[in-house]
Amino acid sequence: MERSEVVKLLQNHDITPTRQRIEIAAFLFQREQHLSAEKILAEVNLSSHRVSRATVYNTMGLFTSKGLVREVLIDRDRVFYDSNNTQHHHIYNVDTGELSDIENDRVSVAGLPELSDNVQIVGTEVIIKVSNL
Amino acid sequence: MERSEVVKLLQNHDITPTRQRIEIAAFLFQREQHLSAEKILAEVNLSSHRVSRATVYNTMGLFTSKGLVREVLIDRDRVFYDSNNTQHHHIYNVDTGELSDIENDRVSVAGLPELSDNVQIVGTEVIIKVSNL
DNA sequence: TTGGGTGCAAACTATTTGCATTCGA
DNA sequence: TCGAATGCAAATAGTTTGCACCCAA
Repeated sequence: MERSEVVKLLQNHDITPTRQRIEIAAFLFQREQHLSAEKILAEVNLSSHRVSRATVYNTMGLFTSKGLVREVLIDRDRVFYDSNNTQHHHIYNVDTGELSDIENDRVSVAGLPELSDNVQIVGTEVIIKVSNL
Repeated sequence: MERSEVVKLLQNHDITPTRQRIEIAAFLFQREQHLSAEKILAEVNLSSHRVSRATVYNTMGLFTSKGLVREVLIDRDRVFYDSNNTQHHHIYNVDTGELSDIENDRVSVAGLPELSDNVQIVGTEVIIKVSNL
């Protein structure tokens, strides 16, 4: 994704495209991946200009609330951000910590109970935990 | 659940029944609930003898590894321990933080991809996130 | 008795926050 | 210009750890 596309992506999501946000987004959307804030901080600062820790945290919080990325809460120790913003689920290897995607259209969840009148579903997450034999 | 049953439960799970572990287990299995370590620490110490913070954390880690309770990673800030040890799933209200169970036999997950030969499924977790209207 | 269990406090680490500075529009 | 964004460092909070003491078997 080139820079102008990244800028457009941010604007479409109602996010002011600052230098730091563009750099972080460009890195995230190189490919679909699962990254921690610290990893993002380290990788982004390898190339390009410097981005501070606080800005990475602020930015990832913003991206999440704007629907650009999804938080994946699987690891006790840190939040992972998923740059695959299509609907999908996860397979988590508890031995290796490896996290991979399952395309959504392969999986169906049936039999959910009726919800209370005053709530709506905002997301359905399926996590398959696997371990090595 | 009375004390002798708790002791039996621990022994069945290959856990040495110490005073602290018995107290923590007795509290957890009063009823099915979702509790943080700090909550467990506070509640257990309301009644009965004193249990230290480190022991609560150690004990919950042990109970988890022995399959007595399940960790629920939904809240960014803390781990919840689920004392419902039947297979089931969760509904999480992102507005209130309320976490409730869905009986497993109501829900079916279909269409999972083939796994690599060298892994096995150790758990399937479905989380329905809801928000207030 | 004796190795595992416990308690305390200090250490650790991901994340958040206060505030002064800088930047985008 | 000027409010929003950033950077830095300090603060926060859940969890882990080191180590001396204690207890279950």
